[in-house]
Amino acid sequence: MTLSLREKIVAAARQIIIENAWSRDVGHIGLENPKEKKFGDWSLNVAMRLAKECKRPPLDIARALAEQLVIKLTAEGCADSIAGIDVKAPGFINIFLSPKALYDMLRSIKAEGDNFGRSRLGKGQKVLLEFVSANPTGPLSIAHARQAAVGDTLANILDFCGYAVSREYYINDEGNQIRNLGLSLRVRYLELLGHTDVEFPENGYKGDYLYDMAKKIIAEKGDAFAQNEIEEILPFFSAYAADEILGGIREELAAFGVGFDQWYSQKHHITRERIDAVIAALRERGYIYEQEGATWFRSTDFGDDKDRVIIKSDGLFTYLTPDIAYHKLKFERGFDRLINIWGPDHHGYINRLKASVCALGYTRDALEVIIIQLATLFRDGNPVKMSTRAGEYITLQELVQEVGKDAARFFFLMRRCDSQLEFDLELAKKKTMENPVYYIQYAHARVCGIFEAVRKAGFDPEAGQAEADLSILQETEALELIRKLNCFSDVLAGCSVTLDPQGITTYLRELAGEFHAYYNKFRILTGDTPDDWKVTRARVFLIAGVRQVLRNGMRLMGVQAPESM
RNA sequence: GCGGCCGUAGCUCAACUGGAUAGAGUAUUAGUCUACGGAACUAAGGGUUGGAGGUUCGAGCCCUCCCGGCCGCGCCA
Repeated sequence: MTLSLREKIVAAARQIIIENAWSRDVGHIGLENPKEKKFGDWSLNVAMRLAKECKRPPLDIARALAEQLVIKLTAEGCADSIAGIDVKAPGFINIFLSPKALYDMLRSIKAEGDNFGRSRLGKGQKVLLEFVSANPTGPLSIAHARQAAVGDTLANILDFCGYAVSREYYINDEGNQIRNLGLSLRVRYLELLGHTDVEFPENGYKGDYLYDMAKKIIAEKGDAFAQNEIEEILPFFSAYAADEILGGIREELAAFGVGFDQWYSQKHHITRERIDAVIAALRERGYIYEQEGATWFRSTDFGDDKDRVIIKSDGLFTYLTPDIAYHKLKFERGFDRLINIWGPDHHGYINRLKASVCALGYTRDALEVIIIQLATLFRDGNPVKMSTRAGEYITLQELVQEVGKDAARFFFLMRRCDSQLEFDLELAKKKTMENPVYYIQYAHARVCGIFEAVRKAGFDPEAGQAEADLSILQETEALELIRKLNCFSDVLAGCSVTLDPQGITTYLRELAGEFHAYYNKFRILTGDTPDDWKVTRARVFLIAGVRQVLRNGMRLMGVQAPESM
């Protein structure tokens, strides 16, 4: 595999630092994209970082490094890609690319097509990304919707960046909640059959969907279950409700464009034997003790606030216990890195689960938990009130029906995961420039529209472009647009490191903006002379690159890239 | 009380994980089309980054202490 220009520069800088013995361990050498044009295309800041270790002024190091960099890059045959290397106080090394380097980048977009932006950053590391994992006790909420949008997009990005990602939905189909669900369904069933003496369980589920389910059971089986003892018939109601609800969840997620590699059932995989085994493993390592009739895990040995009960005095497990077994199993299934996406109400749970991972001999960082803050829906400037307890909330399904999959997914990605976001329902539905998702889609459709016009003028924009003379693209705006296109893989790399896909939305909005501006200033379809056609061909090549990057970015987000709107 | 996240332009949010003069959108104001999609574009004003210290070549970002908002703190799940 040939190195990109960027990789060559970083490698050369590293080599120079080693040859001069400026540092024992330079660490990561970053090539930044300066905000100001006068500071070049790329900027190196290592000189300043080395100053202390070398006991030399950073500017000195920068000058020496820049000088040797020119020699080395020339030797590597990169001379025609670099227009200049500048040193600026207090020690920045600024690299200016030649137009030729930019044209090469544009050609590589065309060559790589749908794969443009891919990298090998992840080196094939096996990642298990677990997200949503909502208990099958009711429809998916807005919180789950955001988690689904972020999780799915993050998985796409990690895959694009060279990780081997597996998406998993963990089904909590056992335990108290499922029991309560069964109890609630049974009560609804009896109510509909005319029983007046039934009492609704204290922690029951009050949503109307249980009435619908009860109707279905009556239609199918009549009153066959009305006379059974609770404990005898409860497994039926619990399993029936959980299966029905899970089926609905799968459909909702599919309509939202979210799929999983595994739907991982607690009931089937986290067996009694596995749980006993994991407790035995912890006991063997000395992290288990008995107190007040319960069995405890000494999680404080690994930074938790307090120790945690894993077997209650009534002999039942706590929620944590099967979860420890589940996470051990994730490692045993061959994953190097576990990423969990949770809601903000679970952040207190992170430490104890990480403690269990440590106690089992895995590194603390092998499990990463991303907390996705809540989204609040706004309608006409007012928050939409929701109460889970009363069963009054807007579901994922309703949201998708109202604003559409594309807008919903995009809006959930627009903010950083760790800040709460305001979801403006009216804005999401607008088909104007104020709505960022339409703005971006419009840019894509516009390129397609122009290509249609070019085709009518007698030239196929999709073919015969190999001989396009890109050196015609000399306007600042055109060169800037190419620079912007080339940032795409940096943006993705950033997302994969921060585990937050937010950056891609900002980037695509900016790219679309630069394209619209370019379009307004320069005509793509110029005239009919041979010289006009040379210009047209070059500009078609440029905006084909824009279309490709928009398309790749939207595909990663799960948003449609329409040819016309 | 303890812990987590957040606090940036009137509003909604960015800022490449410590880089150079803190940027977009929106709102406001003033402009731009006989031609490829006006669902667009150009420009202006708008800031003591909640406050105070500290770390260093450099801080919106890291550390400490305050202020404000949201969330969590069970032998619940």
